[in-house]
Amino acid sequence: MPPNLPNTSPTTAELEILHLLWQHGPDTVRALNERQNAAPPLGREVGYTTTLKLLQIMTEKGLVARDTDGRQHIYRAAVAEAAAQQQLLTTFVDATFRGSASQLVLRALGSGAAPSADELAQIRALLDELEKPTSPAPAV
Amino acid sequence: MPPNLPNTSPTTAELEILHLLWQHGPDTVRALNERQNAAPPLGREVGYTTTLKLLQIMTEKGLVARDTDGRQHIYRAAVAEAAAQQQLLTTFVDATFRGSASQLVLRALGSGAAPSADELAQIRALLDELEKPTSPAPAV
DNA sequence: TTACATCTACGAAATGATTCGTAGATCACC
DNA sequence: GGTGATCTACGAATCATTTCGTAGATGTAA
Repeated sequence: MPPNLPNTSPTTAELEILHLLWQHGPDTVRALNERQNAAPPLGREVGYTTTLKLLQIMTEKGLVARDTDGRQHIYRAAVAEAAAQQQLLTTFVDATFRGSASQLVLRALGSGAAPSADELAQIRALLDELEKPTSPAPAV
Repeated sequence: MPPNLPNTSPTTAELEILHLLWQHGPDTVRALNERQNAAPPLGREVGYTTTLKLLQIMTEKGLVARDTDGRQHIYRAAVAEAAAQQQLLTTFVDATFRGSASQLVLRALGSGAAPSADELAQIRALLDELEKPTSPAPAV
């Protein structure tokens, strides 16, 4: 076994950019940086080269890929949103809930933002699927 | 507004110790360190002073408290498990699921370890509560 | 009492994440 | 052609996390 694979999971700052790519599709560094500053989760202001550097790091990690358009690069997500979330979730559940996904679900539903009726229906539908042992779980 | 409150959330390494305290109650540094090494999540070995240092840091953060028994200290958790998990969960949902707890729930149920029948029943019961808007959500 | 084990405190190294400054290339426009 | 704006690349400062070494105090046992 190779001693230590470098970690390729997105960090918090990287996730912020990935969300923009997942939502709006491929974009330039400039546009991504402006989008970060336009709707800051909490009053932050991010320098242009900060966004650029993160995109370069994510390229090395394989989280994003880029095409060259003249002088500038067009970045796009190279990992699916669901897959990235899944991996982060597993790590988080292990560390915080000792691996118990159902404990996490109870905690998530039990307080904070109440899910809408629509969302509750989705969750119930998924529970129904889970209780039919022969049918495969549907993609979410 | 004070410029920057120091972050008091437990880190991953701190959580590992907190779980031991939550599960088995107050204990000495030595016992905690041995417990860490006895059932390592993944083959790691942690030095005694590492465990000690973390407990000292957690004491400053208010995550644990200690009583003195002769020469040694007896540490105990100073935060409730549910409260700590809740706070970590909120941060995680914000970063990874853009604040959508229901998306997290769907992802958590949709793959990985399938919850047991018991756990599914618990989740259903909680969903029932959530759809009765007048009744308060029960503690989990 | 001397030697040894064990305890806490603390400094600091190693690593990873985040941020930005600066350099050098290239483009647009006068 | 020259000037200024904009682009990428890259080094480096800063901060948090994790880990451990060492020092000094205190207990134990011969």
